[in-house]
Amino acid sequence: MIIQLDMQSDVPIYTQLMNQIIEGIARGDLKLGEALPSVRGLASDIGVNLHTVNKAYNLLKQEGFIQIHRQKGVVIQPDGMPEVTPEYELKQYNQLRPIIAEAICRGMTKEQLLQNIEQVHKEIMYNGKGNA
Amino acid sequence: MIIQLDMQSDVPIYTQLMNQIIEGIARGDLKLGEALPSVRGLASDIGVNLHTVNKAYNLLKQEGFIQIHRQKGVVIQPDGMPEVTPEYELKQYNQLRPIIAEAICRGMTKEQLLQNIEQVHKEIMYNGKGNA
DNA sequence: GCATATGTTATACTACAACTATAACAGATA
DNA sequence: TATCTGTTATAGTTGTAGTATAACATATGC
Repeated sequence: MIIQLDMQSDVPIYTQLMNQIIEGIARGDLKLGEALPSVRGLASDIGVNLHTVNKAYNLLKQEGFIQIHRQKGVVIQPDGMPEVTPEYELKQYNQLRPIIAEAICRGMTKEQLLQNIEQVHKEIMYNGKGNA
Repeated sequence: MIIQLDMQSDVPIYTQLMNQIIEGIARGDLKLGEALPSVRGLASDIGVNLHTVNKAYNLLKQEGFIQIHRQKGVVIQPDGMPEVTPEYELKQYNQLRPIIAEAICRGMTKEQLLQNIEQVHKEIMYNGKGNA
């Protein structure tokens, strides 16, 4: 699992970390129960501070994607991923809305949009072997 | 055109403003060439500072959604909306990617996802009369 | 011409988020 | 006992978001 960070991006490092780990799980690159690097180890690897990694880990834990054991370290949630809850659907809705609005503004057809979604979906699912 | 702001949101006010104006254009609520309130007027209406509105307007201008005339004020770009450029497609791709990855993680099927997209699309398009 | 409304620019300030830098603590393991 | 783990505390820097005033430049209406 290789982490790619863009230090010039306006997306915070801890958010990039969260996204990459979630995508890693989605593509099956990270299996359920699999261990993640320690906060110090990962921080040192990617050249950021311990607290930046810690923040990403704690947010992922809070959302149910990982477990943090006091001394064993961090593992991908072994009991399965968080469900599609109403709260999550609302979050997704609010994320999608401005994106779709801009697409409509620019004259992108619904079919083009759906095709783009399918394309991204395929890229995530079939670069690994799909989700566990 | 009613602006709804969430002061508690972690989304910056100027971003919320941009999103709402873009969505207003998408639903046809704001027509091409239509005038927008002055920076001072809108700022006073929604109870924020002049510079916050100014920032939103200038970013919208920079992306080609509006025109700003020195004295006439601000109008929705009359010559048509910005196109679907390669840069825009890349931006959209980077926006969609983490959203879709999380959906996959949570076990949402591609069909559910596409259905949600269509739902949002429909809500935007048919609450107004669709794009001009 | 003059007042007024427009966007623009400048300055300064507060508040907060992101990130870094150290240091120390607590618990489990070799 | 030494070491590795996550955790917590403190503090500092940097940048963004937002506010508060003030002034400037230009076009419009009376």
